[in-house]
Amino acid sequence: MRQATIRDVARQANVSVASVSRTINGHSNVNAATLERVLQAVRDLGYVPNAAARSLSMALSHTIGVVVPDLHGEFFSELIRGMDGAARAAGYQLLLSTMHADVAEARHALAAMHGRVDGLIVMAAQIDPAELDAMLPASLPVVLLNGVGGGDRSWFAIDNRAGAAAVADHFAALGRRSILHIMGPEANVDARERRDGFAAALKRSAPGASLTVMPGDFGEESGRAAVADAIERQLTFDAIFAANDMMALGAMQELQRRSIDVPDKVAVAGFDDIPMARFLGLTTMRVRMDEIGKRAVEALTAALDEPGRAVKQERLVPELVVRASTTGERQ
Amino acid sequence: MRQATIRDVARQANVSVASVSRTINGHSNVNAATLERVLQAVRDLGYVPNAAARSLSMALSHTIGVVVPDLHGEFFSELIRGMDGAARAAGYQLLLSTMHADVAEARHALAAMHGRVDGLIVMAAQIDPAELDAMLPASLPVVLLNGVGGGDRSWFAIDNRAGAAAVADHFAALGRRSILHIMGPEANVDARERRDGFAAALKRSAPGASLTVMPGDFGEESGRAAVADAIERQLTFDAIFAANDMMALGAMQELQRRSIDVPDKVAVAGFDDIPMARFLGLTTMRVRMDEIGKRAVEALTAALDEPGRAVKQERLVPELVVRASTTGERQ
DNA sequence: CTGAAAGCGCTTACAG
DNA sequence: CTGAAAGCGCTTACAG
Repeated sequence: MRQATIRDVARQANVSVASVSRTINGHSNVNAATLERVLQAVRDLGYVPNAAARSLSMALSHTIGVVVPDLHGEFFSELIRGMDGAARAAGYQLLLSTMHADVAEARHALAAMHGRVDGLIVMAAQIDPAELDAMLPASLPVVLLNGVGGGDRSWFAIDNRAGAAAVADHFAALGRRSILHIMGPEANVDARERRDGFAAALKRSAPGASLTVMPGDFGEESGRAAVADAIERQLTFDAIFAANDMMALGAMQELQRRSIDVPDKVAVAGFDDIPMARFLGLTTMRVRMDEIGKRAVEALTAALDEPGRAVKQERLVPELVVRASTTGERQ
Repeated sequence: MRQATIRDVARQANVSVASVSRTINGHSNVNAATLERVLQAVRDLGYVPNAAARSLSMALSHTIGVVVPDLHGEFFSELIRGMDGAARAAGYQLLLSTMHADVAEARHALAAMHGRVDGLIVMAAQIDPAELDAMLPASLPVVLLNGVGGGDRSWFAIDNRAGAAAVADHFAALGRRSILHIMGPEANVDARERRDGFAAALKRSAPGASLTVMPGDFGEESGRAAVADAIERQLTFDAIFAANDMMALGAMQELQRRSIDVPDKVAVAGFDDIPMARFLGLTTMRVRMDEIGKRAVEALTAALDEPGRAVKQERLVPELVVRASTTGERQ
């Protein structure tokens, strides 16, 4: 069944398409009788305006392009949920595209958005910042997410350093002095910031404490392996800070397997606050991805409504959530 | 900076816009020299075709509208990931819209898609099937997800009955005879199907076994409460099947708190296979939301490429994953 | 308040 | 192989 067009409505209501358009868009300059006839015709025909035509004509799509890496689990849905809420509130839709490592594909994904989005939210994972900057359309406002320090673009990110510092302070307050840090992939900017922020803060809040960095890959198994490795190498440690929760949980499992008491012998903390962390009593830093998504959309729609508005750059500080893995207290 | 249009490219290359269009779209009927000049102009101007204009002209958007309820956690990302992969493979983009309980809002979300999508994938949660059917645009191919048995539309869903039956058979094989089922919300079709499928299968595979159904709401707390309640009421039971993992985990916690051994005294099984299930050794039914998303997109793109193709309706059978909560064996 | 007409940026018969 | 022209479905000055 062919969808009715504005022309069909005009014919049915015996008015011009201009009047139909005015009615549909709630313009004031339309006589009551005309308005009623048009509305009736719209109902009769089940007319729905064609969004592509409207976009083309108005050069406005009321759509935000979202380009994100192939995120796993909670993060992704939280981020999208946050964006969706803010977008809905501002009257925007989300055009979603996941960006893989492939640069050509990423370029294509961005190109495919031209004309159908008013602005872009991009979370670049494996793309080089300079390269990314070059492929971002100059004609569209862009908000960047995480890890990109782009000079004159708006961005929102997790404050990894502040988060890691909170863990360091927490360990120091607990009197822990021999710390193991299980790091994420060296290539990952979050991983680097967490390590550096942790090391710097530890130096301040627990002068003289020892810190050993073990490699990891954000996977549970690598957390387990790091603990096994440290014990193998006869390192002594009374606390572990893993760069994310999955590795922290892996580490906890390995400690339990070896009957090493958590937190009496070794306190453990992670980063992210995935649902399992609460369940298993893991102390961690709560990262609000939904909040990041929300802020990004709000900044973008604000820029869209009022071009030439100031660039907004912000690091959201995660919140320390203390659980049994560091204090022994079950909630 | 104003984006270059096809007109700018034509002028720059000294050809007609028709030739530019042909070149861009890889048509064969364009002379080598012309092609080269056009390509050069495209590069010089950084030209990217306007998707809205193309959509309007071709009445084709290469975009799939996705309307889903405000899903939580893993499910959402898995579903989207599955869709995204299949969409990307078929050369489609995803326009995402979450659908809340509000019918007017849902209608608006659907209307906003007209003209910018070639087809729709809809997962209706709280919308009445008949009502939904009425608001779905007749002009667009639609694939429904979960819980909607729409006669002549394509749909994909979880085979809840088969999944629940697998749990019943598993319990029967373990020799359990006094079963507690913690049900999801009565209003939820998944919850009803799981209960009914479980009851029916249990009658077959463990004739004479007792079954008590306890109310729940899919939340962890209600799983805990159901166990407390059952004990309070002095029910005896040697197995619990919760309609989802969260309730199963709540139930397990309550059992542990009361020092009731799992699985020796009471075996526990859930449904979904959320990440925590593996971590905590919960036997469950693995539901592949990514697979459902993938199938839905594939069915839709197939219908788009070849209109008039047969309606596809399929229930994906979840897979029984046996873990320590029923067998006691740690992997 | 209303309509005829131009225009948004493309694609595609149609003629040559 | 190429270009002029019509058309996709809207919106919006412009005149009246």
